[in-house]
Amino acid sequence: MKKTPTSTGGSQRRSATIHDVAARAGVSTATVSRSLATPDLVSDAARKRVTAAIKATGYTPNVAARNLRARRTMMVLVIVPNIANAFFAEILRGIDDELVASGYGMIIGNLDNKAEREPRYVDLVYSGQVDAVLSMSARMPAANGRMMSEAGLPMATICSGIPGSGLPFVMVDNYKASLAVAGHLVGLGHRRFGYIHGPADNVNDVERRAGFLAGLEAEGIELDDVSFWHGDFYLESGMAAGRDFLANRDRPTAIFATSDYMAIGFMKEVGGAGVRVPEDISIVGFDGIEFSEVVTPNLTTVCQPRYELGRTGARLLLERLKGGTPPAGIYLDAPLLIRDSTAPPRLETRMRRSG
Amino acid sequence: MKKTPTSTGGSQRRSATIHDVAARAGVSTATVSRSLATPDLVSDAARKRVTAAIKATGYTPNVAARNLRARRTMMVLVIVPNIANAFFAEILRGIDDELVASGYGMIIGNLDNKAEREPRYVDLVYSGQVDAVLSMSARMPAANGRMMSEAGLPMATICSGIPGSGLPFVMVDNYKASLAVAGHLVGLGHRRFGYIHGPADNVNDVERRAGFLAGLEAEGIELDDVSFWHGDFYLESGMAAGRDFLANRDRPTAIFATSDYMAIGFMKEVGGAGVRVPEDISIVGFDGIEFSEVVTPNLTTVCQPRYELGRTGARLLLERLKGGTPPAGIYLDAPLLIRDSTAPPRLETRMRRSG
DNA sequence: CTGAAAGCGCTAACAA
DNA sequence: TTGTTAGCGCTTTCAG
Repeated sequence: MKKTPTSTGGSQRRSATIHDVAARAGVSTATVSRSLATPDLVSDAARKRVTAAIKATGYTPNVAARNLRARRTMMVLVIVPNIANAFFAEILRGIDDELVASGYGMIIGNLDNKAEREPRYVDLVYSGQVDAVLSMSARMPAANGRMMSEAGLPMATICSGIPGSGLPFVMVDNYKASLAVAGHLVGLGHRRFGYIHGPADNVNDVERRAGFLAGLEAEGIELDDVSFWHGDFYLESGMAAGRDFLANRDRPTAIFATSDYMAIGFMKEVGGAGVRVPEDISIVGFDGIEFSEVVTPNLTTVCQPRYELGRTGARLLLERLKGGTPPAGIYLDAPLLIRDSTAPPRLETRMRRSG
Repeated sequence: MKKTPTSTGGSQRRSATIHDVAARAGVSTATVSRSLATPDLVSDAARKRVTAAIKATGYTPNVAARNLRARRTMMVLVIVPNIANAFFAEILRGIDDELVASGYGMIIGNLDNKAEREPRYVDLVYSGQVDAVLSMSARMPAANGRMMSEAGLPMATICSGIPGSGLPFVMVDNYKASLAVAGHLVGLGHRRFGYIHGPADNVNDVERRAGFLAGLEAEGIELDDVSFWHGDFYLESGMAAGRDFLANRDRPTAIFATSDYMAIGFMKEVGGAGVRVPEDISIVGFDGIEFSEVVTPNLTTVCQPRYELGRTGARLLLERLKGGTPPAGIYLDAPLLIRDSTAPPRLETRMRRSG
């Protein structure tokens, strides 16, 4: 008499379990399970009765039970530095598309630019709530002295590697792209430059700076003539750079901001003060966000293929999840989109310099 | 001799379970469980030994097991119409902040503007993978004839109610806000208007149109003088409206677009053709996205308090999850931010009309 | 091809 | 305050 599925009289409508289906179909729970997971191993007759019983009962397998038994969750933790940042939105769409296609779901780990948010997601990983991790942060999340990577789950990064982690990554070649920016600006005739930094410890920013300076140097530019501003990739820091720029007498004629947000903020600030872009100052951004094409003038920028970065990153992870051995890293092309915010410097500026 | 925790010789490092901790601390698994869930019910001595054992073993409770037993997952499904839309990003941040503060996680259900994506999330709900649902879609997700709401989970909506669902909601009063838009434009002296629609069946758009027209009518405007364009809330549809506007001889002097994306797209398109904003045409948007303040000229728009919408929606849900009875609906203020894209119509335009 | 049985790791009565 | 026990709902050997 044990395990008779009694219909509890409670008001809480208990949803159908595998036992209900088995009873109704006149088979064992094992057969029900098999009809769902490996239908080939079940006779047509049995399978048909199970299918009917499932329909009649409205049965949906309980995933917690399945997870417990099968030791997988079909969920991926996606770590994003700041979910409100438009740059990441399109990447998330790419990730989601790829994951959904393979039956995986996406749990968002929003760091909100705060390291304090990391422990929660480290725990999430250690407690077995996800099968893998995809991170867009350049830091390896850690808590209580244990790193997320030590949990032994498949893990990959998008948009930046995590230094020393050896994790597979999908990103653009920041150095090379920034080299192209330098080439473009020098080719236009610029000789005095400004560079707006991202966050102090950002590895991508380090690469971009190195590439940009190397590019200038290769063209014979004096690096003493480069001004630097510190930013954090966001609008306001670009505006702050703009204000400082305006306060200066001896201004560069071309600016490279390592994010579109900063470039747009800078442009807005100096534009408001009557400085014309690109006539008075050329500006190049980085990222190629949707709005870089909407602002006036359209922003010349290095376009990161965001949707593809997301998709490819997810694909890398799924390959590992399926037992494959994906490449250690993939670089995607990041073309320099030359639009309307860059032009040759004005003659008088060039004259002043030569004179 | 049953259940002796043997260290499996496999290469797969098995992570510590509650048994390992119990054995090491010399207590039962129940005591370990209690020290974690209800530490007050455990003696200091025992708790201390358990804590030490947890530390020594690096134990993290398996969540699948806990979920199965406790019948909850501490996860909320957040349904978003399109994750790449900047409008939703800030709302997600608000939701996440509130959920995290209560220990809940967020699974993203991205519909990608496609109804085909709904079934997956209906299943997710029925399979017990989440404790509650927060939706930003105006449709009730359904699959195989069963609606998501019928699963019996707490559910709430943000930014728009679901007609006929009776679900608690957090949103702005679209009608009232649009009334204010009409008042603003008529007050400026405009007499001929254009209205750019959102998606055909969008309930919010219906409200906005009704409010806008009612506002015009109240001011004695002939509704025959209102032009309509169909859009879908996105940039390109605003641009399309702009192209059509340019092709017209008899143009309105003021446009109300029911999303900032469309307003900005329209502005960009007509601006590129030499039409000046606001001198030749006034434009009002809706949403108050970050970039409405960055475009030139700054967009006059109805500002939806996105972060607060997210937070409040999540709070509503958490209250229900805690057994409370939250209000059936909450309206948040949506102020009309008057910026630089609206101004009185030019004299000649007004003359032409009177003449 | 099918069923019985043994848990996955945890929590919650119930006794002690 | 603590331990024992009985599962949560499912999958997966192992026999048959």
